[in-house]
Amino acid sequence: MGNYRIIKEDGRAKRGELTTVHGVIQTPVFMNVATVGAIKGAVSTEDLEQLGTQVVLANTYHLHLRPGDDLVYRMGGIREFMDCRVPMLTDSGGFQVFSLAERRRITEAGVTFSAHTDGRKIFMGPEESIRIQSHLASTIAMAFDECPSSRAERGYVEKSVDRTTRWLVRCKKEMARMNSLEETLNREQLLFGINQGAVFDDIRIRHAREIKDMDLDGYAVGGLAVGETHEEMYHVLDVTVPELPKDKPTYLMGVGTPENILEAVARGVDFFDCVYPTRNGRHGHVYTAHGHLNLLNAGYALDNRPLEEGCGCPACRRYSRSYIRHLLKSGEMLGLRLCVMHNLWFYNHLMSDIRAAIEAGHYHTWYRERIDAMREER
RNA sequence: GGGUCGGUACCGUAGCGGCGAGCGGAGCAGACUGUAAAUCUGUGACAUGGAAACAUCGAAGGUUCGAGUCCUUCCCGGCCCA
Repeated sequence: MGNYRIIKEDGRAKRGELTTVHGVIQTPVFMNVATVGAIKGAVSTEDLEQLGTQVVLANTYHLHLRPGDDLVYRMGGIREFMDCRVPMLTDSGGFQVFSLAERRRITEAGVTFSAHTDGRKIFMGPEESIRIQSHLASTIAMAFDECPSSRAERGYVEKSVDRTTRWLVRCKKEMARMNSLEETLNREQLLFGINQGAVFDDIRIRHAREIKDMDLDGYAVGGLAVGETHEEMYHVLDVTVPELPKDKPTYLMGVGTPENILEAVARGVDFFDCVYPTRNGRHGHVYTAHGHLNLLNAGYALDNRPLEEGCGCPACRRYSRSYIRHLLKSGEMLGLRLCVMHNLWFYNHLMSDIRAAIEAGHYHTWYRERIDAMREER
């Protein structure tokens, strides 16, 4: 299973599809982030069906803490639990090694966290992460890695990347074991490996070469958009993506802005995810083809237009900027919900536009125009 | 008319002799990239200012080295009694 095929290439940009037990994913794709098994902003899986969502992402660490992967397993897996009818990807908890840096200790065996919820000690290594993800029964599991800070020193990054490689070997072995068990809910769970190396070209390339022949179902580039400049990030993609297997999907983790995505697709990336549309939506930051709006700004108080002219999302079909601004100002949950739904619609439809442009064979001129349009003053 | 409590930024308040006035909220702006985030950060007593006290605390006097803080009178408001 995990059959990825390229439908069309346009320069380095790829239009592909990944066939999974839970459905076919058209790439490039933006995965909608539901860390704890919920799209923050009161958006349901039923809502997602109207927003063009193809893949939903959830998090191993968060679901292990609450409600616990045993519970999710007994409820039939995370997709069944959420009644999510599209494929799901679970992140491994590797990002929490970065984001919860003050609350964890790393050893060769794995990482000990003091849980952000109640402070209890949690140990998670490659085997634990994969076992949890197997219990969650996501479509795609991510390898357990360390995401080092982009400001980490070279010496540290080298050691960290080597450990991530050793962890990847253990992840793969544990995944094979779990997939062979009778009681495993999804015995066709896919495993994506993760490339690291911060902004050091040679480390990125060396690591990519070490993992490319491990026959994983996909390859992610991790450790980007964690403080480095956009130029550095694009450069890392320029040197790293060509080193990864072309016949497997490439996933740029945690990225990013619409512009980041357009640039990364041009460099051969297939999968994306980011908290921006959801988190920023909750904060009144709304995306449009002509740049973003900060809806909290006073200028929208009497603006009778929809968030974006011509948008078909549930928010734009009926409501004005003025009304949604009022909802946000009043602390009404509906305001957050409408902004989040608009942003997810925007991202999901950006991706289908990207796919169409690649199919049409004019991606590289088209995407620059899209970026220019977003930079216009609104 | 008598008594009593109170008048501090747009609103609500702290303050009880060293305050060129604290805190909430609102307002205005910014930040967020594999979500410890419906969060967080700026911004407010006229502004600029050489630097030291040129009028911020209902108003005016007074006491004091020094007053939003104590005293007197007045103005305004709430409540109680006539």
